[in-house]
Amino acid sequence: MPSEDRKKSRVTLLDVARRANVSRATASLVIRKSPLVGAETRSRVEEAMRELGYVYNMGAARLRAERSHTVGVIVPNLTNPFFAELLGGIEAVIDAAGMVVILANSGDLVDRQDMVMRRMREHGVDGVILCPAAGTEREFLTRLLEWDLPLVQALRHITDEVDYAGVDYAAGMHQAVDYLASLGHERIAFAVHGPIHSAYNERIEGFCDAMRSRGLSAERIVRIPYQTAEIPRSAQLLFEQTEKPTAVICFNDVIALGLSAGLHDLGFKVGENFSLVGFDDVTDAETMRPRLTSVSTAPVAIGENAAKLLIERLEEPTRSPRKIVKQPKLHIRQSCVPVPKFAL
Amino acid sequence: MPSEDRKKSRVTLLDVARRANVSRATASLVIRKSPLVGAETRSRVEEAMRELGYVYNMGAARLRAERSHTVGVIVPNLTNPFFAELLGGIEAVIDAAGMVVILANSGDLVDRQDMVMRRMREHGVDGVILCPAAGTEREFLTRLLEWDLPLVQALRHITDEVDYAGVDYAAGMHQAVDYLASLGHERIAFAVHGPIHSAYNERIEGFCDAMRSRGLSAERIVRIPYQTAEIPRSAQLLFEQTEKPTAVICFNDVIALGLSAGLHDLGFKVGENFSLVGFDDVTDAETMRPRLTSVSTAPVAIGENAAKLLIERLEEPTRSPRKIVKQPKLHIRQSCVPVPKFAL
DNA sequence: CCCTTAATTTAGATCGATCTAAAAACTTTC
DNA sequence: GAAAGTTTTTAGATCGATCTAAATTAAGGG
Repeated sequence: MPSEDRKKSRVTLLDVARRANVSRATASLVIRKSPLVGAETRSRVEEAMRELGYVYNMGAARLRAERSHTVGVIVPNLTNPFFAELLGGIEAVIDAAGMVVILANSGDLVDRQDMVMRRMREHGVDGVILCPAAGTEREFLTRLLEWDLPLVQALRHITDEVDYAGVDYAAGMHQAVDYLASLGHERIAFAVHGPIHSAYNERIEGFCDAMRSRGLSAERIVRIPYQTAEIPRSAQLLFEQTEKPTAVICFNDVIALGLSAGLHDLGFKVGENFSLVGFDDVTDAETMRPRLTSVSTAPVAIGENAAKLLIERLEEPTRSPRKIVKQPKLHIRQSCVPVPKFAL
Repeated sequence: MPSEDRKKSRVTLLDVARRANVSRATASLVIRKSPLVGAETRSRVEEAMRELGYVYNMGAARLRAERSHTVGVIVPNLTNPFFAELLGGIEAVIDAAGMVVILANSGDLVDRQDMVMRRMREHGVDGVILCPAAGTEREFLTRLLEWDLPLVQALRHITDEVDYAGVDYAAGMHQAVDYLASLGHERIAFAVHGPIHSAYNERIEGFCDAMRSRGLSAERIVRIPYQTAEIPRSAQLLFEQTEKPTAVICFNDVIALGLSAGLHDLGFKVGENFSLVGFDDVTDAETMRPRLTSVSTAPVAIGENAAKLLIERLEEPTRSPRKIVKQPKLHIRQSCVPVPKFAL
């Protein structure tokens, strides 16, 4: 039990080297698992490290070498479980690669995003996974590129010049529309909310496209409040038009959950006389009653993809930008029914 | 438009100093907003920084000074929205203090927690907010203390020797029991799941305590599967005893959501002929039907408290450990009804 | 046994900031 | 105008690792 005088100094590589009777340089090689060092020496150094309770000083290493083993992740929001799951996927892969995540929240505000990004640079991150705030300009990303900061955009697509991991939202909307159409629905509403960004537009376009290609009207796009608590009582907005819808597709499951409640309050029975499709397929979809039919976007997998892209980019900084766009999958449960023959 | 030969070198403090015709030391003082430097000189340096597009190198600074402006946060899980909100609260306060969060996921496994903690130390974090994995030993925490690593335990309480931010779970259980008792319920079940840790035990004890002090049986504690998807069909477990309960308190809202669905499947009508109380009061509580009565634990606020505790501790490393224990609040909605006079 | 080649080990400079202690510039005071 | 006291500025050492280039040791060949 060596009770060193731990007054002030931490154990340094030099201490280890002395203890093992080698030079600082050799000790350094051992840490980095270089094959250059002899087996016997290696184990001697390793033991010294153990005896002294040495901890690697990443900060010092980073100063000299270039890598900090640190990755920045910027999300617009943490209370939405969707982003939390995305973050989970990222963290798992980054961690497995021996790196560490520095987290920041942009609040979906470009100014905050600016300052958060600067802080990331100050901390010397090796790269950044960015879920761009609504209104992010293409120049913002290309500038980072010029600064040689490896970058991946996640979920929201700003420019082809930067790696991207996301979902084919348009295809997801097509699946939802196709399914409802197959049940005979023609008057289908689309309930949306939140800040406007690429993922938003892509979904809108996907919806319009799918509807029009079947000769259906894509005009029933209804904007719902962003406050979760207000969603239920906004269900009535769906019925303010002359020709009332028989089904609604939701921008995400948060809306689906809220509208489901609101429709119930209005006397509708979802899954019996009204149909509802969610988007994201979070865990609640299974525990709702009726079980929610939802387009699955698998946020954890997207996070993993984003992290993998970044790691590849770190290894090969100059390769041309890549995209990984996941295909979503419609998860059919109980919230949709065929449109009644002479209904409404 | 100075198109420097940006071949390899980044802009350093020395570059700035030269440009402004001062020494490296002076430039350093300007960055750190020292009052020692003259007004005219200061603005000259600041302009040079702007012109050259200088970014502070935190890593280099940390090596010499002691602070890294970095805080480690270790959570057991990221897919549970509860922890995501906690994290959100932490991030906001840490960010406002000019520091940055390094995130890690222990998966509620002590081995992973060990290695994650080591990584935090390697990265030289100024302090750590730890939500201890189930089974964490008191020695694990005290050892960190000996290493002079400022530490805060969040949500789960292991030892009084370390700062703590959490909720008074026992009081929450009392509120739930009191409320149900006031509606005439006597046979009240408690549905639990998940790994066993202080927050778990505290809730169990709170329940037993509250029940016994009213002369009621506290034996209806039912363990439910941890997989979210399996919760609904485990509702029947509640009724396997001879004297069937008329109400159930849930360990958290995830269970409440699942059981609500399962009870529905069994033909019960929650809020009409059966009562159900949740715990945590996440956003879904409001959008469920019937609206879920739930004990509110406000995870965001707990996160903020934890971060504040850590910041105070950084400023005053030797002060004695403090606790901030939030009082939960029962949020009454629609999922409970008085027990029918001659029911069941 | 010496020479070449390969395998290990090392001294010393270096990364970009901060710190200490002292010098330089500027005021005041007598 | 010199001494004393302030206010600003600075040279040079330093933090703890990595890198380069060279030194040392071991192995193989004739």
